[in-house]
Amino acid sequence: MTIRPSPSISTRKQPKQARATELVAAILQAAAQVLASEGAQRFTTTRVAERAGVSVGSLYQYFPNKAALLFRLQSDEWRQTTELLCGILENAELSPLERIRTLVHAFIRSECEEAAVRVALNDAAPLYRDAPEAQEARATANRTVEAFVRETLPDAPDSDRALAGELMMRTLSAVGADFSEKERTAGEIEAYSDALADMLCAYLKSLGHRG
Amino acid sequence: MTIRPSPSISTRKQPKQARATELVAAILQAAAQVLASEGAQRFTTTRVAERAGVSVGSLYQYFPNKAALLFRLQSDEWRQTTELLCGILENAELSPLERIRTLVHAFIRSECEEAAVRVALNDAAPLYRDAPEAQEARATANRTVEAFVRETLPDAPDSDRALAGELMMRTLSAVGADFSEKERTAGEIEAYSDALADMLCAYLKSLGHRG
DNA sequence: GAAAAATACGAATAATCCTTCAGGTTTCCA
DNA sequence: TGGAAACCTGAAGGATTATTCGTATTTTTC
Repeated sequence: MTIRPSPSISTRKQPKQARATELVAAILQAAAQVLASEGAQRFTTTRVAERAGVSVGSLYQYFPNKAALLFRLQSDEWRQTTELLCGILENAELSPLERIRTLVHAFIRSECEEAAVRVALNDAAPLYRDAPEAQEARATANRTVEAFVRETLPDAPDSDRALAGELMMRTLSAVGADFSEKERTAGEIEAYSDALADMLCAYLKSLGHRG
Repeated sequence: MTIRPSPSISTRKQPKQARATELVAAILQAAAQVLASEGAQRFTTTRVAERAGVSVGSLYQYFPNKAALLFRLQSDEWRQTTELLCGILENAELSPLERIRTLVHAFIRSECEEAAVRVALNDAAPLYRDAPEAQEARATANRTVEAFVRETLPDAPDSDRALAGELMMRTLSAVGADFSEKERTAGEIEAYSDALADMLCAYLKSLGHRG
């Protein structure tokens, strides 16, 4: 097992003036662009700074290291995705199965839209995934799905629901990430989303029949 | 999109004498050890050679570059896994659903057994995944599962079966890889395998009810 | 308007790594 | 036994990169 130094990912300094805020924004935007156009391998602090039209030193004033910058990008993506998924899961106007289907479609589509950034971010995961902040983000997502499963299967034992929630969340994210690694047509996305939704719905139904 | 030089992964020279064959074996073993103990980040040709008790130059006599060495490791793992899965899928003594369940358990267990190597190999994937040899390996695995789906659902249209086969294969491998990223107890492995098997079985049944 | 605080700069540092190649050693074969 | 082929060596070249820090500039504060 690797003993990595726990990556210090917390931000180094908060911008207090307007120009600093803009600088951070410029860096984040440039970082996403570099990631998308050059890939994780060639994602370099120098390159990001260059693209942002800023000095490397400035970058290091607001991000303690490269991993922190990457984690920030990933974190922003997670936040965005979580909001998307929560909005759908909590929509009481749809039946649970309809919600699942809507969610899968939305997720896969969103995953494919920015495929380049996400794939590269995934490639860079070893650099930030051991950070405590990263682990916590996952737990939050799991809890949301678990709450949904609780609503859908009120009679199942807690342990079953937790497992089912984790499995569904993991399936969605792992399969989505894997699927979006290649460029996809709209037709492929639809067909695949439907199949994945079929699978998750079938699973959820089967859980209901037993509990 | 990244424009990577297509990695030349074909082997550079075949060992013709016994000592060379042993040297290659020693390198492969050392490579797996380095990968497991140091992680993908610190996986270095020099380190591998050192661990194998061999000069770096010798390594480069049988592997054109680092990517080729990594791909060889991955390729061996794939071959091994493919044999395991084929053996189960083609076992006519079990019902299709029993085969699925057996397969999921075997796969997840095997994935967790050498978790360290597999995780690191996965981290290093960007270095070799674009090679044509890698794409072909996947296609082969998909075809196997598709053949199984054809047997199970003889009446479904070809396109549906291909999609279902791909989805199931992808689910298995993506979810398995994700799950095995953390150290797991035997109990966790059993419970999770069962849940995943439940999901795949439910999906397969639901396909049968429609076609 | 001057001192202090915040911000920005970017050359230089220190490290790491992949790969080659010129020259030696061992094995094979006639 | 002697030459050829296969094999092995490891120092050195060439390249890339993360990060720092002394200095310069801008903004805020009083």
